Amino acid sequence: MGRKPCCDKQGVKRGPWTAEEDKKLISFILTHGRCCWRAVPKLAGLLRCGKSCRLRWTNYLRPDLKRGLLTAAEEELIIDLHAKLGNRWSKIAAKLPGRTDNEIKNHWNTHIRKKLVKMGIDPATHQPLANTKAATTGSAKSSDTGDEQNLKEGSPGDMAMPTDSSEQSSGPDPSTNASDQDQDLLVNWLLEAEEPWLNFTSGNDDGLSIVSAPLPWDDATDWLLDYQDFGMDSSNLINNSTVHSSNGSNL
DNA sequence: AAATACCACAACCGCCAGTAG
DNA sequence: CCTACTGGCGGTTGTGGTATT
Repeated sequence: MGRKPCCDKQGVKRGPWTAEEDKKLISFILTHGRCCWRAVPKLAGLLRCGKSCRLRWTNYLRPDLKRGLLTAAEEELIIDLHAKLGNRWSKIAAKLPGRTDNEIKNHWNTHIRKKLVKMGIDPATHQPLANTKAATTGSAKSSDTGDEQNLKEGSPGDMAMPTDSSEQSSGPDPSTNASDQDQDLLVNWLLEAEEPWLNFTSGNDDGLSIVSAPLPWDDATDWLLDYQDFGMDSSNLINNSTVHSSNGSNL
């Protein structure tokens, strides 16, 4: 028994979102909150399927999103988390407030993976490439299973990041700030915490620092500007989105 | 200046898990 | 208990922008 498609493709617009569509979606969600996504397009007057609306909101329009490049500290954390969690991008994203799984996934595929390969590290197993080659000739090629193994057998903090790499020029080496052990404790804590609301102080290259943030998108003032461009009251936006984000489990 | 190659990221697709009826 | 439905996740693709030749 086949499942119904999430939306019939007839009369449903696809492709890049226009500012007008964004405006409609934002204003609808800020007014009504997130209800069932299937109903959103109809109620908001959009010719999109609910799934598309949800994706657009989650990955791009959410007011608590941080925009811009990932900091070196965030990148480092992603690598550590990936070593433990594998391709569970949503879990990783949950530890990086203001970042989406899609964003992290893209960044991993376009930047970090290449970087690791360049450094001689297998991005799938986080082991030196020479070792992985030998291992993969024998068996498992699945990165997921490999990561599962890592998870269970606990090869944590085994991210042998070469310290002499010139790649580090793009950012600070966090290991200069915290020992591997500290790093590991941090990751363990992050893995346990549900919503740590980390705030990676951008521009501070001393590594990651954790401060409580009254508003998760404190630094992302571009967002407010964007909303203002839509002719929306930013204070209203903050109030609404605060309410909604505290409602939603992982909005 | 034009053509081509490469890169980054937004968006889509298909599958899965949870759950209401 | 079974079925259908929804939301969410991860993989993949398409497209616009930038760099290189």
